[in-house]
Amino acid sequence: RVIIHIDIDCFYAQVETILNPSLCGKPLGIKQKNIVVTCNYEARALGVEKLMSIKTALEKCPSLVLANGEDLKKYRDMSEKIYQILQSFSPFVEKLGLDENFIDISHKINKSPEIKPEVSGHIFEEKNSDETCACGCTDRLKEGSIIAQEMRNQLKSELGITSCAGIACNKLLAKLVGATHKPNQQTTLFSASSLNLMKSLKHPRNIPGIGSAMNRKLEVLGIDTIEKLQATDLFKLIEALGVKTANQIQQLSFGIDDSHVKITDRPKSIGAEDGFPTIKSETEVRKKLKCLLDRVWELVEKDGRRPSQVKLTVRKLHATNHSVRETRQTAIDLTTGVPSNAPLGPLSENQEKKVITTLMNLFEKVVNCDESWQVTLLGISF
DNA sequence: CTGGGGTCCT
DNA sequence: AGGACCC
Repeated sequence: RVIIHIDIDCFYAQVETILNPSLCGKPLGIKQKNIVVTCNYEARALGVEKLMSIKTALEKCPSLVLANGEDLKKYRDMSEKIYQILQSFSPFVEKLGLDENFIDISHKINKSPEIKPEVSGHIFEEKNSDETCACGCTDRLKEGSIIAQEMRNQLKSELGITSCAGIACNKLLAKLVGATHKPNQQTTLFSASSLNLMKSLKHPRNIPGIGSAMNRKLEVLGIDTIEKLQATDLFKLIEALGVKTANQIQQLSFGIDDSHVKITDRPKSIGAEDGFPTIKSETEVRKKLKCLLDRVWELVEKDGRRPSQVKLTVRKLHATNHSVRETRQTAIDLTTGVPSNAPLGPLSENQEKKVITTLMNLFEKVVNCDESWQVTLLGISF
């Protein structure tokens, strides 16, 4: 296969700069509540990092300009435009978050090219890449790099967006190799260098698919390098992680990933949430939920499907000083009084009342009404 | 007060 | 319903 991974450079910051060009060249951070969730390269050069607190960021970089990124609408809109452009190259596009996409272009690769393609962009380990693989993948990946370049050129010319691309024979390797030259560059991995790319990650946590929980389990086993993960006896790994996960992550450690590019169709859930210092009364909860419902219903309406389930998320300030999230979900019927095929419109007053009532019932399952409680986040999802 | 979203598996 | 993972 030939898989391209496209990753937009500091996505939120680019969107903000496109919407407000006067930000261009200034150190820019995108703020959500108390956090700088991402920032542009000017800010990074001055010491600002992703997920840093606003306080620390401003200490490091007093000239930092902040844009509020709590409402994701602008980013969703740009993400959709990016997706549409990529789809014009191949139907096999999988979105990961708002700013990453995998594209499978295997079917677009010329089976017997008369002209040997050249590579566009970087090659991972250029020095020892002169071998051509007997299976023909080297030339296919070269062609892939040309297509990736065309994708990135189009994102730049039509949207003004710069991006990075990785080109490789599977999703794992495409994503990893694309991150080796940033920003606004692309890198191709020829398969002979796969193991070297994996080893260059150093730590198992750097493999997508190995998160913090699995990383802790691996550390208990004394596995703290990619090479140890590769060399660990599979039965030992199965004991700790179960057969499926053990096999999967050991394969990943060798750069093997058979997962396919899963076409992203309409979302399975649509939600909105909001965090805040603290809420202690049901009146305040009801008010917050109404506000959230307005926000989420905008998205539901645009989607067009009538929700059949609603989920409430609550983050409580626990006695132990650290917060806990709980969810409650139930069926909801929003068809009464309207033909079930009628297009979804704005929430009627009856519907709003019904949803809020349902959510408050769910809320009472989460909080113990007798005891005092503090809620620091509410979320609604359909 | 470590965002505001999502997906899939158990 | 929760927990893992991703951004």
